Amino acid sequence: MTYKALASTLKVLSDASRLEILDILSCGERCACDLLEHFQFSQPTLSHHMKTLVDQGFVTTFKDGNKRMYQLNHDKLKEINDHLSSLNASQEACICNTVKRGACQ
Amino acid sequence: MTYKALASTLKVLSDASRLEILDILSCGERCACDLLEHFQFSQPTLSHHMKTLVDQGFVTTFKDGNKRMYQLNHDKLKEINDHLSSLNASQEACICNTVKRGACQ
DNA sequence: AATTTATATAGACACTTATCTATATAGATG
DNA sequence: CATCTATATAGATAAGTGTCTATATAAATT
Repeated sequence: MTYKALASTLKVLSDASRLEILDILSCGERCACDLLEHFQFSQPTLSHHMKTLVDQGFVTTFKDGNKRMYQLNHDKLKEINDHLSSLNASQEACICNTVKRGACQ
Repeated sequence: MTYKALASTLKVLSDASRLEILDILSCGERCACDLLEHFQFSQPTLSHHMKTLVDQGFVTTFKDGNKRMYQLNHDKLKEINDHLSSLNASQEACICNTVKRGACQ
């Protein structure tokens, strides 16, 4: 996974409303209207956030009658965690090996 | 940690250049000029990114002569990982319990 | 002390984005 | 089929941000 791809994915998580949505979905699926009830923003704003979450794979969705249901994709969050962990660790083939020391002075 | 605080912290990580900087620092401390050598952007841009990383606690810094050194704060990244993990898990006292079902219909 | 090297700050700009209002679409129901 | 409910799309806007150039500061060196 490229830095750019990971950054794009993390950008989705860098919004308080979206984090709260994921937290709500962590216990089980919900319809859009129940989520909307919980927040102060408008219905189009919720729709926009859900599209973002679905597009980046954090949430899956299906229609149930005239309602739209959303489910948390636990694997995606785990995947992000794994990437951050490997970033935190000194890897065998780390990019730091390609960065020369003493460029200055 | 509030959603807003976590979101702010994740926003720092949602930039490809900053992720790459953290990856480089994961193996050990570096001076600004060595980092700058590796990237295509300008010196003020690096300075701005480093300030962001330091301000949010991802990186610690000290002066060595006329050079500025940076070190990765592994604990901070681990802390973020822990928060994302708990978000992914169905917690005992989860916010989902406060979101009513069947607001619509 | 003057100069060079390394880094920080100031200010500007293009681009993104979270939000809104207005409107369209899709499904259910009378 | 007309209407109501639930959600999506279009377009606008204000705020944030990654980048730049120009300049300031700080430490080392001559």
